[in-house]
Amino acid sequence: MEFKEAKNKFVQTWGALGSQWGINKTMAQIHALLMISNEPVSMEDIMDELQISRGNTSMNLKALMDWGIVYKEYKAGERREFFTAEKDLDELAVKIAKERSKREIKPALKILKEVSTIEAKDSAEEKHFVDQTSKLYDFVLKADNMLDKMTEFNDNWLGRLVMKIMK
Amino acid sequence: MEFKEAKNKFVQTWGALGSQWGINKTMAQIHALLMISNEPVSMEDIMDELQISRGNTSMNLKALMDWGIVYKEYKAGERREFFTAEKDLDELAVKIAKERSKREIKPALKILKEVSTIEAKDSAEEKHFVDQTSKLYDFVLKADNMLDKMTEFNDNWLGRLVMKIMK
DNA sequence: TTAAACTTTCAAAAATAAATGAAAGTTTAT
DNA sequence: ATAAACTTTCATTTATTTTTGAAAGTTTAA
Repeated sequence: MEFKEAKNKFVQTWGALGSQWGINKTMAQIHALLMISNEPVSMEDIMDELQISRGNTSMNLKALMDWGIVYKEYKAGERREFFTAEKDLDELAVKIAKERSKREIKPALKILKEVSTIEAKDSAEEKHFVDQTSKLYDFVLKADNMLDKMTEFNDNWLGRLVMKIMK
Repeated sequence: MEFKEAKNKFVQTWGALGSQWGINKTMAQIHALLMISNEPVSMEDIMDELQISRGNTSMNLKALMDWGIVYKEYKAGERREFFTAEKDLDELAVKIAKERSKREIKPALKILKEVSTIEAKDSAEEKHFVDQTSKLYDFVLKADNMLDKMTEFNDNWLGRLVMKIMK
């Protein structure tokens, strides 16, 4: 396989993976492109490489910057803006985890708490509902706290975690 | 909040959460409904409760059964089939993790291996590509193995894991 | 200040994913 | 074997999400 083919395959795969995990295809593809680029890339280049519109590129770059996994860079003597991706994978995973926790898990926990604390009266059905949603609340809270813990580890938390799990 | 309202809120929230994580809304809603039901539910009841068509219900129940998180049940003297959800949350998490690993992570790893083993020639650009995709391969492999480890823990792996992380 | 060079926004269009429902397929009791 | 009772399939429709691109907005150098 030659370089250009491999590069394309990687960008496509990363894009497809993104959509399966609730991140839009273009956003994932731009991120992929920046990840494997050894120097900052201009918006023009991204549009050209991925064959997407200016608006789409702009919106998704903004989203990636909101997630904190893509940075703007300025080159001396250049009017245009350039972009780079967070390339450290531990850092990347932590940022994605934090963002999804904030956007999705925290609001879900709020709802779970609400519904699990209704007064259960005496029907078996209602008792089961309260029991099950309470358990779910505890589970999700525990999982979310685990994500928080990851962010406290300074370096290579994944490797260290695997070590611990293996005993 | 009364029971009916809480129940509805839970089902809607679970459905929305599902779509954010690449699982279709109805599939997640059916699962939610079965999770909080203290007894097996018929297809008719699911259709009625969620206001969805027979075909949709059937397809998504099948998908849930393929994932191994919903079971068919037969009631004595009843022609109809009933359904129940896996209610043990550890078991549920393990099954979902296994399934997503099989469907998404394993194929992605295959591609990552392919593209990271191209011959890098001498350009800095190609060297960076190979370096970055190799690192990504290692990272994803490690994360996937972590999921595997979870499944080996017999009971309450999440609780134990949190204990370990906390030191 | 101005205008060139660039970026962002957002209503409309296109692409994608999900849902419908009628027809085909199964199963089971008699 | 039959028909009633039920489930599944899949071509079509509907809903949702993403993309486009022209217009509006912004920044910078002179």
